Amino acid sequence: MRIGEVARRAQLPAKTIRYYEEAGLIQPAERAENGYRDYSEREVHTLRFIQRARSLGFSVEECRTLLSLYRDRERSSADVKALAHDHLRDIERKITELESLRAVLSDLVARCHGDHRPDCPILDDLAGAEEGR
Amino acid sequence: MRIGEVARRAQLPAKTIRYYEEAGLIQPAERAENGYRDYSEREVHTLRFIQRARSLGFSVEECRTLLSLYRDRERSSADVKALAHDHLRDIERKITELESLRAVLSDLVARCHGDHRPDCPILDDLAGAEEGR
DNA sequence: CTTGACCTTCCAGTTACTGGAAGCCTTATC
DNA sequence: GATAAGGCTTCCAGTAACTGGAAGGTCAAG
Repeated sequence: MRIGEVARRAQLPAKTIRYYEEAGLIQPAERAENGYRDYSEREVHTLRFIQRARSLGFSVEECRTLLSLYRDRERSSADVKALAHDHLRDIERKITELESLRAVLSDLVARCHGDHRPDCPILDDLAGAEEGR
Repeated sequence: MRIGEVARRAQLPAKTIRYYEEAGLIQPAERAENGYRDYSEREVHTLRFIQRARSLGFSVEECRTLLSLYRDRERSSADVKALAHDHLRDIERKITELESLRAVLSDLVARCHGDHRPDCPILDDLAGAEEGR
């Protein structure tokens, strides 16, 4: 199977698959006589695993760890859970941060009349105006 | 005033201030005889403006636009509002995305017993197991 | 005179790709 | 047989916004 089909089936751009190979996330592919990469089902499965993990926001390094845990029959589910839990906490922290940005911004946006005049509470805030807050 | 004090007062690392200069976000600083950058209150104010905008999640490019609007007495507050509103929508989109990740992850984490045994719903999910979902 | 705190420039690294150039392989079509 | 389209190859550069570190100049204190 050539890279195009793998890409389609794993929902990843071919470029990204080559990048993962370069990054050592997957083994260098077999090569056909013409030099083209030649894949089997196994690689499609691995790449789908990675695609799914990436779509859950795990970093490429975390994917590397997840893959090695996946392949390790002696793994403890506790290790997987710890990784996922840390990642979950990261996400929750980001949500909290973004919610606080949203609160400030939506307030500023609401207070800006948004017409042809130059007065603007948003710029006033950025400039450090203390009045009216 | 040297860069260290400006950094402290604008709550930005000195390296970042040099970077903003390099990036054209602020004018190249005056130089003292010894070659050190020499700043006045004006630059502190500008850098605070940038710091505040960055802390609200505006990109450096957006900061550039905000600064030029700030300096433009003929600006329309509508332009500022539009920029902030777009940014707000970006943030809301990100929150939505992260909340959906959080939902999936917290479910997976909850379902993983997290002990010494290898069975793991998290890895099963990544591997594309369809059962139990 | 040396130590330490600042300051300078320049280069490299970070994350995870993505775009593009230049060129080979294969297949279909004229 | 020539050629055009589409897929494949490698390699290089760029993205965002810094950050770390090396090598070295400046200045005040002890």
